[in-house]
Amino acid sequence: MIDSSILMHYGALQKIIEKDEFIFHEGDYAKYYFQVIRGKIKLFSTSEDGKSFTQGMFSDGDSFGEPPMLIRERYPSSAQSMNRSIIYKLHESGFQQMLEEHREIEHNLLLLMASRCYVKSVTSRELINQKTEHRIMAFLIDYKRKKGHPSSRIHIPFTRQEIADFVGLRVETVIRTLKTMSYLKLVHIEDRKLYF
Amino acid sequence: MIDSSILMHYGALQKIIEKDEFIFHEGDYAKYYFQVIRGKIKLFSTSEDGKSFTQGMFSDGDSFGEPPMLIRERYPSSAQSMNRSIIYKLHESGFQQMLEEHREIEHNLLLLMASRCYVKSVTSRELINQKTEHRIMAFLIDYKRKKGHPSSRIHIPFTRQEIADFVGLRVETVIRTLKTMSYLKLVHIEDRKLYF
DNA sequence: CGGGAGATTGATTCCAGTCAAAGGCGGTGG
DNA sequence: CCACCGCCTTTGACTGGAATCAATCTCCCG
Repeated sequence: MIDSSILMHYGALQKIIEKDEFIFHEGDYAKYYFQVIRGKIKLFSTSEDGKSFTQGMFSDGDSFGEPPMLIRERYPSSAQSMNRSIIYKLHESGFQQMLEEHREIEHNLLLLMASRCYVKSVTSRELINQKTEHRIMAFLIDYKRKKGHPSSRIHIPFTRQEIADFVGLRVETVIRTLKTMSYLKLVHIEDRKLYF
Repeated sequence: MIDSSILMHYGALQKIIEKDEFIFHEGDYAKYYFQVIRGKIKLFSTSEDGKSFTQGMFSDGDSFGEPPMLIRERYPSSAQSMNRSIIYKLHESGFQQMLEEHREIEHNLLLLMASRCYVKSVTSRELINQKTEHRIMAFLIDYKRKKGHPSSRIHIPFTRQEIADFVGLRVETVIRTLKTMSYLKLVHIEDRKLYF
């Protein structure tokens, strides 16, 4: 997360994004740095036949969509707001200048990009090789880790459809697999709510 | 690619890697920066049931395995040499010092990490959503682009098994799909050799 | 010429996708 | 307070396509 006063100094604007509003679309050229102040943004790719694959979710303090901006490419995914959100929006040129004048920001960004790469490597390994149950498990473990509740049982605040889009399966498959997993005591389901 | 004299200055060593030799294994802590001088290195992850997924191939001038090193994590994949290769090996500490003293290297590394992220986003979109034929097509297009022969027909120097490991399919499926694709004139097969 | 690696083929299985239909919950407005 | 609606969840039956398994085949190489 980049300090807000610095962002403002280089020309960042605050922007309110309504629920379901798009911030950019797959195929657009990446021209801005975005950082969430408050809210929740989903990044997802869509295939020809209309199926969507969630590339990531970003909340307070997270930035998103940097890679294409850094290499002046088009977005491989769209960004949509899950609820009313507020974000900083900083144009590429201001961003570049900021990098030059703040070495520590550039270094942090490097670490961030490295960790994104790392996560994506792990993710694609899971997605390709593993059986259905493991994919879902990987998603749950990931979520829990990110939330910082390493051990205790927590509620998973996603619909089955959202989970499906994340792991690249159909809703029905997710439902059936989760049911099996709850028999096996791998997860807990109560009142249709999922705990892990 | 980082200049060899700079690498040497920070303590990089040249190392000869025999065909099939491993440079690191999945799960090892990442302690070194590696850059290929000559040869070909394959990065791949293995799932419990022994199936392997190729994360990338690296040849002359490419570096590999940086993300886990930068964030002090374990490797999510193993690195194995496809033939007798020569590489530079530079310890993390020397690497960090080099970054501090060469701003342009850090900046290039940032761009490299961003582009790796970008490629991985695109790849995972392909892998999840698309049908078999499209996955293989994406692989071929990717290879051709990287080779810099945008238009003319080139020979694809991979075995069916290697392609399968890249796109996450079984050999037989790759063979059958390629055959269909050759009927459709999407690829050309002659003497079991594949052209695209 | 024999051996081995990769390529190919055919038969079969299995599992996620698809389609269609209910079921249940929460929220809204009358 | 209740009826209705829309969204999510669940279930069952069926389908299709990739994985699996088991043989061969072909080419290259020593």
